[in-house]
Amino acid sequence: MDSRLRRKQILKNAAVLFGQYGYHATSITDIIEAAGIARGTFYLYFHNKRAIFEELLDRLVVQIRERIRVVDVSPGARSAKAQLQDNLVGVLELLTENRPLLSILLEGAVGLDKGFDEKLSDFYQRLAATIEGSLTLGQKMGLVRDRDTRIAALAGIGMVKEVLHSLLRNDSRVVDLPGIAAQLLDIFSYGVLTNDTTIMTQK
Amino acid sequence: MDSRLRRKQILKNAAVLFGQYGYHATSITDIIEAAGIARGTFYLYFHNKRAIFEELLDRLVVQIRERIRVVDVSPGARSAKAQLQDNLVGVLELLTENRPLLSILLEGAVGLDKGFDEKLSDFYQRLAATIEGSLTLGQKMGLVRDRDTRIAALAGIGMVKEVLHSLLRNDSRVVDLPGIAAQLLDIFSYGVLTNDTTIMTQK
Amino acid sequence: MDSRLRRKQILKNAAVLFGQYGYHATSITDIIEAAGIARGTFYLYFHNKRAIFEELLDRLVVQIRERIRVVDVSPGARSAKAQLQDNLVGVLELLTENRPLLSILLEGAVGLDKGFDEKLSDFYQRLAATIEGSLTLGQKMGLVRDRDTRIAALAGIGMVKEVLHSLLRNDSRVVDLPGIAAQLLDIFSYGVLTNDTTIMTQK
Amino acid sequence: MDSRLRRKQILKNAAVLFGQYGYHATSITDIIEAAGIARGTFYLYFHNKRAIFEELLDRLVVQIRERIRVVDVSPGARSAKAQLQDNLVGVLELLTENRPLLSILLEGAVGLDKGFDEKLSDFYQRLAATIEGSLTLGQKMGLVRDRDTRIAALAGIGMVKEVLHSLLRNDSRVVDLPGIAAQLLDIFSYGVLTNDTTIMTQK
DNA sequence: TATGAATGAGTCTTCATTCAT
DNA sequence: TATGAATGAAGACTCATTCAT
Repeated sequence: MDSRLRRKQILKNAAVLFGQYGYHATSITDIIEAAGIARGTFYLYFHNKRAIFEELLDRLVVQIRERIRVVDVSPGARSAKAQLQDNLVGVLELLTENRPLLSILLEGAVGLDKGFDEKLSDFYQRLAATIEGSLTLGQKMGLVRDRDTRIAALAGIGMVKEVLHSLLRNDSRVVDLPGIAAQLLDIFSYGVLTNDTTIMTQK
Repeated sequence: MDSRLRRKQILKNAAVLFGQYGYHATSITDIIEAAGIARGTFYLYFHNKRAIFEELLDRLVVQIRERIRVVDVSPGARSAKAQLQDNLVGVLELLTENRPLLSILLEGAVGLDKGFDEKLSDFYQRLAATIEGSLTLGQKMGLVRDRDTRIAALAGIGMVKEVLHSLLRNDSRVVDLPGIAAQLLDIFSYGVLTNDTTIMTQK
Repeated sequence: MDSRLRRKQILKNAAVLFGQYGYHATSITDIIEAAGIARGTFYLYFHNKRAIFEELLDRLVVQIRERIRVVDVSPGARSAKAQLQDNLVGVLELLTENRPLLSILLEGAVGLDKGFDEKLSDFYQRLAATIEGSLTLGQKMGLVRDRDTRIAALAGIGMVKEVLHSLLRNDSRVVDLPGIAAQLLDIFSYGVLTNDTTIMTQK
Repeated sequence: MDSRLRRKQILKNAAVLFGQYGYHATSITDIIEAAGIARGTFYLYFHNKRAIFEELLDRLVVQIRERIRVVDVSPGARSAKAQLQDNLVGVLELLTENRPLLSILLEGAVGLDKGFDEKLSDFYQRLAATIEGSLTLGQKMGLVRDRDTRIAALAGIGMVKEVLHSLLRNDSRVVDLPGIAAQLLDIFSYGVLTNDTTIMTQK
């Protein structure tokens, strides 16, 4: 079988298992049975269990990044809020459609080699830094209230994560993602933007 | 040795290990070596590995509850914001002083018996429900903006969790907890309260 | 407490447990809890687990011997058959009233130190030798058919053991012990005695 | 190595150990060392310790059944006694050639999961029921004396078991199995058959 | 005598990884 | 590439026995 396809096949099956049962409760046996391959074959494609989990995580991060478009502030562009909303909905969609990956992202894999948690941690830190940058910029433009932008950025990330966590828990398949995104954005903007700005974005 | 003391001694050592390496990467051998006791002694005090972890978690939840005082709204009481601030600072203090427990609380123990994740999940759900209740009440009094209080509650929890996560990551021992708490409260109140209220609480 | 009494108390409780669950499935913990004593106390009265089991077995063998009266063949004595019947009923009574001991006797304790099985084995071998002696004597008197008395002796023992086994299995508390004894004696005498003798004992 | 062979190899080694030391005193370590395999390999072929013991027992029961031919009473067939003798010799041969299994059969494995003793118990009960049936039939034909056939059946089984026990104990490798079988059959038939029949079968 | 906390050797079992075919 | 039998380190847990009080 095509080497590239086989990789995907294994990854896909492993993602479901990791997402459903977590890293530790998922055995190599589970993975090869789900993928319908022999034990040795698995090691032909992945160095070890850690490697496949890591790749899954990497791919997820890439997918998330792909869903995020840098906000276009050139005149004539759509409102920043609308663009942010699109980004947020995109990410929420990606993750809720992909529960296996979501739970990996949220719960990580406590207790794997140090380096592992760090990878996840890194992702969040970069994300925070990006948001922080935007907020700082906003402050200079008088749009963002004069507070610690680092904490504001973390707060923003935390809000989204916790809502996703809740979605994961409740297993409710039909949810108004745009509505949720709007709400989160609303809270966040009221929370961090200057009064005038807030009023403006409100409509 | 005094039975009560020995329990504490074991719990304390286990907490550090669980916090540092996670549930799975911490073996009974690790725990007994850290506590300086024999294998059998461990099982004299705890039914099994799961039991000690569970107890640790239970104790933490209890401690958190103890740090939270119901907001006194009777005339003459301190401002609600000040009381909330105290509560939040209390919790942040407890958790940052207790990093092992904190990471247990944040990361949980993915892949333990179902019932386990549920326990943690339960804690957060109750917390969310409580906050949600307060917000709904606030809406009736015209203090809270007319949005989905569930999501607002989750957002509030998520903000705090993510900041804690960040504190855990950065390992910076000296942090301005009251400042952070004030900031979080600030974002949250601007985010969910009505304009007038926000302005009022500001000052 | 009186040292002698305490021994008995421990032995009695242990007998029930060993009989019910077997040697291996009965723990020291079980025994001391049943006897209501502390762990250390047990070792004050018995060297180790093996020792108490051994003592139980010894006592049983003694009790069995006590129930067996040598057959009185002097003129004017009751018929040999009646005396044998009494002996057999006595043993059956002792053992069925004392299920714990019975199961120890029948099942022994496979896998205990070599010396243990040998003890039990010894008991049966002596018993067989005794019976064999009587049968050989009987042969000389023309009462017993001319066959291998060793095998006949074993057969006699086996008959009784298997019936006891069955009683143990069926747990039927009310059984006609004299009837069973008569039947077994009947089969055995027809089986090994000469025709004339058989007819005589038959009545 | 061929999967089928490896199973056999492990089974064979385990049989010897179980037979020699009993279930409890035989550890997995003993088995794998005897078989010259790695720990994990054992669990590739057997679910657990209980499973291999159970399989050994099952196989033995099957082998015993295979050695027993239903007695052919059609005219022209060999005498019933000769056929019974063949059956008995067959079973004695099988078991004495296979001491490990024999001791499992005789001693069972007291204290294993309930279901285990029951399995053995079941085997003997079925055997007893079969013999009992034949005896009852014999009674109707006037061949068997009018006594409790259940007890007679148990007596027959017990005779054989005790003799086997004795063979196991004495470890005498050269024994006159046909002679022993004849003797046992002799005692049994004199014991349970009517006088006339006995005389007939005698010769 | 009596206690019961402490011990640690020993047991079963799992599972990621290797390697000969 | 693919297979799957084999490996063995490592894990959780038990329990008879000891010993300081």
